[in-house]
Amino acid sequence: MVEGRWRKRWADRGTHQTDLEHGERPYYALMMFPYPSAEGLHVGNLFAFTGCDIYARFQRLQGRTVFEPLGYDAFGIHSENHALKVGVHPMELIPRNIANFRRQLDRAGLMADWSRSVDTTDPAYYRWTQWLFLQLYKQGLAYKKAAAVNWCPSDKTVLANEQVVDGRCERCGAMVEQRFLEQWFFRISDYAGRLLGNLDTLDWSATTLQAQRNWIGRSDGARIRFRVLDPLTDAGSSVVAVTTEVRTGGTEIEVFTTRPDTIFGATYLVLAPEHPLVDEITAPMQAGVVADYRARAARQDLVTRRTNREKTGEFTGAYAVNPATGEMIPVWIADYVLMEYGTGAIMAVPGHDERDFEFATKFELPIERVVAGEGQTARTPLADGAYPGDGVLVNSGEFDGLGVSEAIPKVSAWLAARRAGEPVTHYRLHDWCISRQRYWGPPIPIIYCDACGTVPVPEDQLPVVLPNVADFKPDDSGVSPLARHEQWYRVPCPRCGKLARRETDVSDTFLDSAWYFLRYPSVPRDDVAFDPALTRKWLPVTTYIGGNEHAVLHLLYARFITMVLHDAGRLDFEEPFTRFRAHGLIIRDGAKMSKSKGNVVNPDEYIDEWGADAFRTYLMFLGPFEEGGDFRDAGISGVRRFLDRLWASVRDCSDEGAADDEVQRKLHATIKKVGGDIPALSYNTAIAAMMEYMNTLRRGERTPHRAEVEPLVQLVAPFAPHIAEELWEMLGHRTGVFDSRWPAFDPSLLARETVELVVQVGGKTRGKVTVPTTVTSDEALAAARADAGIAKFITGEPKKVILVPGRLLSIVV
RNA sequence: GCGAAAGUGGCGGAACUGGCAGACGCGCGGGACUUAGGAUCCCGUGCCGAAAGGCGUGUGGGUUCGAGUCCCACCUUUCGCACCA
Repeated sequence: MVEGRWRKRWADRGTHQTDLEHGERPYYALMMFPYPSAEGLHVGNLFAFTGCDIYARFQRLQGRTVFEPLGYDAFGIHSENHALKVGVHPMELIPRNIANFRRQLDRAGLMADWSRSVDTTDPAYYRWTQWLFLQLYKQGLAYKKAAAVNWCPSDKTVLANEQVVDGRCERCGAMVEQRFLEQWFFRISDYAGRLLGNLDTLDWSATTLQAQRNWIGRSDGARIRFRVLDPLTDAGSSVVAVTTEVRTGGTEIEVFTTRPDTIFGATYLVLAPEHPLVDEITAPMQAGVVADYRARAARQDLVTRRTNREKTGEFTGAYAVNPATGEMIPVWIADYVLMEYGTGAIMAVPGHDERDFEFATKFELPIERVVAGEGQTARTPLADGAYPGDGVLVNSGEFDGLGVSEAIPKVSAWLAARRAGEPVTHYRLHDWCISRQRYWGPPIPIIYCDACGTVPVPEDQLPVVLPNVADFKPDDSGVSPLARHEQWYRVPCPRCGKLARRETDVSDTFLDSAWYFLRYPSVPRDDVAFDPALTRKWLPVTTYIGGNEHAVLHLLYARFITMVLHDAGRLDFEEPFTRFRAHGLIIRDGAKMSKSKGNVVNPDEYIDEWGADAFRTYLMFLGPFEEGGDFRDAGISGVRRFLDRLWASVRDCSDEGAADDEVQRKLHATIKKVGGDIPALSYNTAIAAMMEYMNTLRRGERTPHRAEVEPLVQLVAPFAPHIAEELWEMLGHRTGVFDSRWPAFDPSLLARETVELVVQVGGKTRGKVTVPTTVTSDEALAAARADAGIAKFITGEPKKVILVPGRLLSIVV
């Protein structure tokens, strides 16, 4: 009853609508917006939102103007598949889901400003998503190329890597194929260095930073060129060049390695099957097997290829020259070398790389030792595996005896001087493929004209509206379902006016979510994506809270888009999220929640039974916010009891006389504790501290004084906002509790004259003594001796006495 | 394989820079109030022991007056990435 009343008042009074233009000390509290699934709000969502909301409400109590927006990430394959399954069009389904989400979110007592919400499927939103694409296109950061995708021949659709299980489609079980399709990419790899470097400046969860670093995957090493032998001019010799200068000209194979120091042990080269030089170098007698191998590799799906560890390959019949030893070494192709990384070719050093060792063993290629670890020499055999560890160089000419880390730059420099290579840094990060051969997404705003080529849709013609078509099922054409709707894709070329054709692919959902935080403050505006003045005032986001499942892709894409807009002069910052905290996962009775286990928590039921305040507070109490916790029904009662006791304390409190000194001391300690715990997201201990205070307050069924309970209502307010408002009003306040100021704690109240010291004798706790705060160790020792229970353990004169002021006295006997 | 985090009562979890291990809550035991209690309130609750006392933070060592916390070596679990040269 109380919760319903306050929700209505908040709505009527516009309590949660932020005055973005005039508000002082802006605080932008952002939470990752949800995908509005048909199942409704998940407790995991609510856990995250509540955590963010508490932080935001706390900031409001600190006097800041807080903006807490929330929206819906409603495009994407997930919605589309669900729509196909239940046979309802997404344009019908999504508004329904959103309405249900909104109903559930409203009950949760969030401080969300619904006047500035976003829905990524609204043309008023995706118009600007398309605009964003055009900005990247204009800056040369969007380009088209053929790329491999997983293709399910039975479902006739492109699959994400996660949808491929054991080489088969996870839904129908058909063998997945690799197909090459023309797709749009963003040049995020150009930004790899900055995306990595800036991480050092961000106040983010350590795990998230680590995940980003791993994903970007910087490797420092060298590019090295190997000249391919010409069968005519180089015929008949096994050692072709001596080490003064490397012959140039002719075909060269370029490899990337992080271990240039091991070049003397490079006994063969391997190219990825797709490597463009394969045809050119393959000897006629090997052409058949090489072509077969390449065809087989091409048919393999991407996931199998990445996980299949059985080494396969073929000899091309070609040889190249090792620029360090001058020896001729064979060139192979094998699918354990990936075209997407480095140069798509490697120098194999089987002595010091496990994969190369495995391959060399299988195909009987030479294995040389060029690094000797501890207890090893140049002649220690490499019988049972590669030695990838540290050591000194051996069998490496003039570099013998150098340590590995010392040798790396020296060998690189030596190779560079001989024009055989140069130091280089590679990143694992690939360009971002944003094309989706699907229906449920924003159409990519490009038009193909026979006369003018690729033409971007003029900005004043945005949005390119996604048509409402009944037939949106993917087919096996390899293009989006939109390609079947001629009346939609046939348009005049914006440049020459001749009949042209729209791009029929839609963009990745991650693009929708890569900029939504820029949109929120500017929401009603339909003339710009984001208002410059509001953006300057409110961004970057002060605190962003979300799940670590987005630690890599979403956060990286959002950072990239922000950098691009910064470089285009549209933003004055290049990092969107100053502070990011990843929340934990909620499990249920020790197990992950899942529909099949039937242990999914439906927030509605719990809110019905216990109230939103108790539910919120319980979610925050069950474990550290950044770690998550185990949801158990039994636990809610304790939190509910606490709120009931708070209610009773306010109802029964008296104005007569004065507050109790001891209770007052505890109150101020609690104010300090809670005020420190909330910014640290240590919500569980903040709640524990308030409960502890409640125990003090009510001990022995005493009647609390008004001054003892009033500040507690404020401390509880971020967690249980409805009841706090009600109690605040019961205490006689005419304005809301969130317009009050967080209580200040008085340090002088925490100072004490006497203190209890723990006394240890010989390292064991033997008792306690109460002494003045200013006690010296001699005085404390005397006090300990005066205590019979302690004194009996002090045999003879102590060797040493250690006093830790305010805490303990350690007597060494 | 690489990277990261974590192992504490019957359970969820506390413990700042080394300083009373087990806060707070659940559960359990006892009591009060009650026709009743699965409501409410109070008290108790790591293990062994009658007590004195002893033992206790995954395992084994170490540093220290003192270790859940620091160091070394293991074991286990969870998460991320994964043939990335």
